[in-house]
Amino acid sequence: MDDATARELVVNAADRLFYGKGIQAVGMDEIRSEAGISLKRMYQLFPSKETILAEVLRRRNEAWTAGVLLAAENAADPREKVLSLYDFLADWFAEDDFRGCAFINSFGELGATAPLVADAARAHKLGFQDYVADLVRDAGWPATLAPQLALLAEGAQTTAAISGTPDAAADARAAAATLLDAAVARA
Amino acid sequence: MDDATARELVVNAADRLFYGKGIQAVGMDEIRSEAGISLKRMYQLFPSKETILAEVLRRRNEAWTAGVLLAAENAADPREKVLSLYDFLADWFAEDDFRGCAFINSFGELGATAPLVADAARAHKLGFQDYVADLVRDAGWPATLAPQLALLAEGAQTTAAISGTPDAAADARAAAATLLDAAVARA
DNA sequence: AACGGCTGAGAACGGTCGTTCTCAGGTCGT
DNA sequence: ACGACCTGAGAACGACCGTTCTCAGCCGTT
Repeated sequence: MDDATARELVVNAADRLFYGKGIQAVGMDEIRSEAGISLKRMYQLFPSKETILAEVLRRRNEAWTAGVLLAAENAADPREKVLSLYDFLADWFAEDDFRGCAFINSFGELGATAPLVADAARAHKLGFQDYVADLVRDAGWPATLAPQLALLAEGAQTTAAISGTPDAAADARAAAATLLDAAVARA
Repeated sequence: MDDATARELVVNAADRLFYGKGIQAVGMDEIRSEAGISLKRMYQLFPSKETILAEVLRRRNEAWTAGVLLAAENAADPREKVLSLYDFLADWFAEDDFRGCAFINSFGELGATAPLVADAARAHKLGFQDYVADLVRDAGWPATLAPQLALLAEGAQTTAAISGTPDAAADARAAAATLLDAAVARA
């Protein structure tokens, strides 16, 4: 097996385990056995647990961005494009292994002690805010709308995670539609 | 020193440490030295770390509820009462040791493995949602408004924590005002 | 004054974690 | 065929954690 696919195995296993049980609750041995490779090989590919975590977070951010863009792809107009975001959330919340936003979770667990985690979470959320801001600007709506739409998405993620139900996505979508209509009417 | 004040010392120390560095990052010895009592005494008062955590979360929920009610006390009308919530958040976010909602953080850290934490977070968030729902109902507004207002507050908490700035409170307040006005106008 | 019980301080225990080391067995070039 | 290298499997290491135990000193009662 070449290094690239072995890395893939490790990162996939770590992502599944970290997301499902928390980072500190998962030992290197558990990642090793889930990935099906030897401990030595794993330490050759990744010099530390933190390195694996960094790669997991990098890929989570990538997947999130791709998912958001894909959901917006078939939107007919800017309004639909914004609202597609909450439909994307609804689909995500309905997955049976959904356990909230990995960045929010890991920030709560390690944000205070691991700068890597804090920075990754900050960058991830900033990227999302920028995406929404671009959408709003391209549509010609007032810029103040963007952070408000982002807040709804953030709130929906934590609410869905803690409550265990996907309802928050629909609430966020309805609120976003109201905010959007109000902003357009006012303009 | 009597048991009640000793318990107070322990819970205060644990709350400060858990909130500031995460739960698993804090050892019993650190709580002991911060509280200034002996390990033996601490285990007499609380049979386990989890017991201390349960009391910390109970008091956090109490303080949150009291703060929200206090902020709403001087509101002239239902509209102001709802908006006072986001002013309360703004004050909280501006505290220099603000590190997000303790329930969201601990849920991210231990929600998957410690049912106590998951249940406490769920109960806390449910209590808040009920409070908002009562406010909305008492004012005669459509019930669908309540979860939307709650989402904004949740989103503001995680956004403020991760970004490190208190701006989210103002954004949430503005969005809440818009949602509220739209709901009233539609009624 | 003597004594049983409680205290604080911290050593000790059993377990787990991230990381490194050992070593027997296989592989590849020659 | 052979020896140098690499591999996987897991033991070993040092550190730390939550919890319990030890023990010398202090207390109030008699």
